[in-house]
Amino acid sequence: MPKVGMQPIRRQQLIEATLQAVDQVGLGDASIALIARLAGVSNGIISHYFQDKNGLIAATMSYVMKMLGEGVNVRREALQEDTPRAHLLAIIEGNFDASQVNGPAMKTWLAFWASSMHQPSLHRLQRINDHRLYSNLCCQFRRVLPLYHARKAARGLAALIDGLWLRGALSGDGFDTEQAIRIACEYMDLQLAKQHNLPPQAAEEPPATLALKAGMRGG
Amino acid sequence: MPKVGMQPIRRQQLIEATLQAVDQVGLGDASIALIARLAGVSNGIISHYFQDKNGLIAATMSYVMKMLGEGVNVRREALQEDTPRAHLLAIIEGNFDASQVNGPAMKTWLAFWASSMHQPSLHRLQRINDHRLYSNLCCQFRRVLPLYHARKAARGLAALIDGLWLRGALSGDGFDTEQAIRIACEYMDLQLAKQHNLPPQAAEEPPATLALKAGMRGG
Amino acid sequence: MPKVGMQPIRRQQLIEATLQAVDQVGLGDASIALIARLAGVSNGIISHYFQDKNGLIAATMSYVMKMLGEGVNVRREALQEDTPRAHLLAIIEGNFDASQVNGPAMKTWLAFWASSMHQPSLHRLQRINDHRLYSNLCCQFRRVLPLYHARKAARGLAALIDGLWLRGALSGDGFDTEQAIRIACEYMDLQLAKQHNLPPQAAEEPPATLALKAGMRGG
Amino acid sequence: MPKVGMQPIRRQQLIEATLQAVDQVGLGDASIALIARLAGVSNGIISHYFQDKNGLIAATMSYVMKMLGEGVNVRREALQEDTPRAHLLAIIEGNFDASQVNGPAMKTWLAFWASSMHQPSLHRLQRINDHRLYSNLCCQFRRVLPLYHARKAARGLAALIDGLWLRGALSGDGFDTEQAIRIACEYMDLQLAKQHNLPPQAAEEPPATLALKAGMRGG
DNA sequence: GATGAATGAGTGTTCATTCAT
DNA sequence: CATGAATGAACACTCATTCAT
Repeated sequence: MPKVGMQPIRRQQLIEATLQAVDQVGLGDASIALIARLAGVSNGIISHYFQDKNGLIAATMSYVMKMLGEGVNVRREALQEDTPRAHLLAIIEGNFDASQVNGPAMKTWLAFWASSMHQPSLHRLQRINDHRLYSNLCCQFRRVLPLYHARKAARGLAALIDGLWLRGALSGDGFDTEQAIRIACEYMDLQLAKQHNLPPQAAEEPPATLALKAGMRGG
Repeated sequence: MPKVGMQPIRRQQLIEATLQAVDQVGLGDASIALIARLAGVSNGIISHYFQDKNGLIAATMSYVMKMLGEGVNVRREALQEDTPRAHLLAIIEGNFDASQVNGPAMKTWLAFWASSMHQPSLHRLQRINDHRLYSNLCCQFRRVLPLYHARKAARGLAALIDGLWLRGALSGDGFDTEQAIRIACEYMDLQLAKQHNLPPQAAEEPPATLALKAGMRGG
Repeated sequence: MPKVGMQPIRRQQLIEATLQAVDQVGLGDASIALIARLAGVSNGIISHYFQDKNGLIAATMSYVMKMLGEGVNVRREALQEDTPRAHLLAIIEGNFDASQVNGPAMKTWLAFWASSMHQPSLHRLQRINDHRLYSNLCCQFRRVLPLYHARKAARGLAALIDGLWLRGALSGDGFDTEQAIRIACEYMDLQLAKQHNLPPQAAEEPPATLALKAGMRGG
Repeated sequence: MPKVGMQPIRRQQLIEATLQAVDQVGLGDASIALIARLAGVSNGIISHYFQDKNGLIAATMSYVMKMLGEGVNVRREALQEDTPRAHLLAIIEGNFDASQVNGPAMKTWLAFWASSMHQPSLHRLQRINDHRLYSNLCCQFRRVLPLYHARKAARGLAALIDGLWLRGALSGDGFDTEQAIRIACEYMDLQLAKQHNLPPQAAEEPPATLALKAGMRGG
């Protein structure tokens, strides 16, 4: 039993116990005592490696987000072709990776979202993650669509991915990953198809009235 | 101070205080004492009108869901024309009604979803609500699309609506209702447009392989 | 068992239990649980009547200070003659009243002083009390002595009273009240005797150099 | 980094860190972890040099008391004349030495007194210190006063010194050392002046009745 | 000699719930 | 109907101490 250099081991151990606890009883009832018991360590060790319970939860959230990012990146780096469609598909599939559609992850995400409405530190994490998805999508759409349409397509696809994930998570049945991916892909293809339909002169700018309204919120 | 017929008044008073408390501190920290204080009544009275805290929360959730249903129904009943598009638009707009995009409602929905993963009674409420949106959308799509495509369109639009709402709620900035509606409408129109593109003979059935897979999860 | 109007009864009950607990184990080890047990009530009741442990302790300190004030005032109101010496004697005797030289009071005072160095609310209480003794003494000396000498006499007698009390409390043996009073009285009489010895012209002002230095600290 | 002969260095390092911790947060909140951090060493080392926390605290108290003793002795050894008044003055000034009127020392003394009421080992230390002051004073007064009066003078001056120190420490403002010394000196001189006023035959014995009472408590 | 990982009992506090009034 | 007094278990967190390295 090593007595030095335990920090990374214990941290991971405790993060996984937290996911397990959230899966079993929810974030609200995931007490320090339960998490410690699941990790097979004493209560006090948590404040030794994380400042307090919030620290542990934030670390757990960061870990789940890191898993999501990796699920996407692994797929993108393995791509044979560098087309926007291939990248978008990788992003979609990464969002429905096995690491994201299991019980602990789904319950943790939902609890995270609810908590982020009241905890500034979690809210910041959440915004970074939200923006990452949008930004990745927008970047790929931008390669074939004018800015305004790329933004709208990215916003729509990000929302569709999150919505499909949300409804899948809440359904309580097994998550039908394939169906979700199929619906998201269809949306992606419908948006990509616009590159052939848009009139060249209107391509860079939205219709005036819409542009104004959208512009008010930075659209 | 009337001593009879107080029940509906007090119940509504307490439900609104609960929404206020959740808005202020989150569901986890919305204690009986805080809710009672916000409602201007004593602690003990809550168990008099609701069995316990869970009863109050379930009633609050039902109330928010009822508001959502009314937001949709009012719009549908006011329709001038009975086209599927008009109904779908009413459903979309109802989901972004003012009653659903304010702080208390958004925070309550998020907390509701997180809790529903662990509380069977809330999970039941949640499934009914989810199914209602899907069912309403599917019913309208079905008037112009074959069953398989109607289902997919309904699933997609339901997810898109929820996803747009979710991302709007989590953003922390003001909710850009118009943009959300615009994106959802575009999706609706793209789906409705299929009625002219589908080959007549394939209309009622999806390709065999997909049908099988989808059917396995009750598609 | 009355269920309303318990506040003053419970508060007094808890204050006395606090004194008892401090007497038994010291302020540092006087836990909420011990105090509640000594009072014969539940742990939770303390936060119902006092905001928290600090609230209870502050209330206890106020109570001990009030007792001291009353011990002095009762004696002063019972005086047959209105001479400065009679008042000063009453103040001295009041400070060695039975309510101040018992175990619980002595231990509470000592703990109070130590805590007041780090808790602003207790420090404020402490300063009020300290100033009251000085002020009462100074007021009486002032009737027969010029200002400067009255102030010095008051400062000296206040310190002597506190010092006699302190050394008595710390001795661990029984408190020799009579001896303490005798020593304080002698000091009082030596100071009062100055009224016949002071040269008339120097009476109102101290020697210049001393006045300057003393004045720098508000002397 | 030497590995031998560290004991006195480490002990002094830890004692000074303890004084610093007590100054910052009070004895009650001066945890081992804080003291170790202030000393720049690890938690575990404290039990290596002191048996436990009590050992460290007792050593710290002894150190402060030693400083007081040295503050007095240095002054007495530097005296030009061997008169009682010179010695008494040195004792008074030593008690208001810079080593005794700074924040760490004042807070430590107050905490020490409070703790000594409940910890026999500290109580013993405290009694030794108290007796030393009395004994030193009494010894000098005895050179010019009969026993009974010397004792009373010593008791009074000891109490006045402690009381002046106490009120200065508690005031929270800067400690007006000069004023305290002036008041104590005046008392000393008033007592010394008795050597010329006492009737020779009554010099060695107090009045009978008082002697009896005082004797009962070891007067 | 020195570290810091690990423990687990103990702390103040919160809270849903009950119930006499 | 309505109050608020009272409970006691549960909570996050602290901390002195131990001990393998």
